Amino acid sequence: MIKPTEAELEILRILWLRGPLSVRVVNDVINESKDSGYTTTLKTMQIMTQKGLVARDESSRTHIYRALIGKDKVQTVLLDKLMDTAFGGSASQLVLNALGRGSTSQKELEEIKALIKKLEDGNQ
Amino acid sequence: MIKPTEAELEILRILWLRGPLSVRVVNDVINESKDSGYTTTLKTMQIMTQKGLVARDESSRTHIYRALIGKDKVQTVLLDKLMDTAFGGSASQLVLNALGRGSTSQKELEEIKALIKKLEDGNQ
DNA sequence: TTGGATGTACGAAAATCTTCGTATATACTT
DNA sequence: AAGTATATACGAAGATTTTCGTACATCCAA
Repeated sequence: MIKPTEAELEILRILWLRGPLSVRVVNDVINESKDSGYTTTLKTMQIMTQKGLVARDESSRTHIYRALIGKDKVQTVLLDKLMDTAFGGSASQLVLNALGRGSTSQKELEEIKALIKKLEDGNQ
Repeated sequence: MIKPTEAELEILRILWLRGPLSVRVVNDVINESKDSGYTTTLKTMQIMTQKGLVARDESSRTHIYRALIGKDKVQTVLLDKLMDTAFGGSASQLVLNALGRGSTSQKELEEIKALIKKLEDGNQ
């Protein structure tokens, strides 16, 4: 599994959220938060096509790109890596740090508790 | 806060685990898992000194390096970044993914439950 | 006291990632 | 049909990170 770079991840996030898009639209979305030249985004998306992170429909002049790699998969890969490199492989250490900042709502805490319960039931 | 690079993080991890060390020892530890030239590690640690990630005791010929930045701080910075870039800022999504792989022991789950309880009590 | 082992300093090559300029093709508008 | 806008292709410059070669200093053992 190829780990996307920062610039690639930003583009994947846009495609995950909005579905298949042209370079123009992706670049417009990026420009809502920072300056970025059109050909910069184009080039990155061409590289992503080579790497197999996205595929494109070339049937019309304006190519339409779609993510080939799922959000869940990328999240898992990146989280695995961070867990290994910064948390000594310990999921619980990572979770404790993530929750420890107190920005998690009660509803979210309930979701997490439900998952834990499910895991515990499965362990028996 | 400076975000350490991959190579820098690997060195920080070794220093966090073992305490202040010489370049030689750090490089030996690195070489337990992968090949890496001595001067490569030396150069990285010199750069880390410039960046303020580590400090060194130069009183003897063999310099002894110690981490200047804490493990908790780096974990928080990296986790924040990953949460923003890959999880849309949602701690719970990140936590659900981390726990969802089922590699968390009962003891660790208990720790997490205890923290959640503490958070919930604080919310009232 | 001399040669080998071990240490630091440091420039620069190598690798990777990001950004951009330019060429060229196609579509739209008037 | 001409000119403008918009599209892709692609090489290469820039920026950052990693790796390494080489020079030189110091320590230690024979």
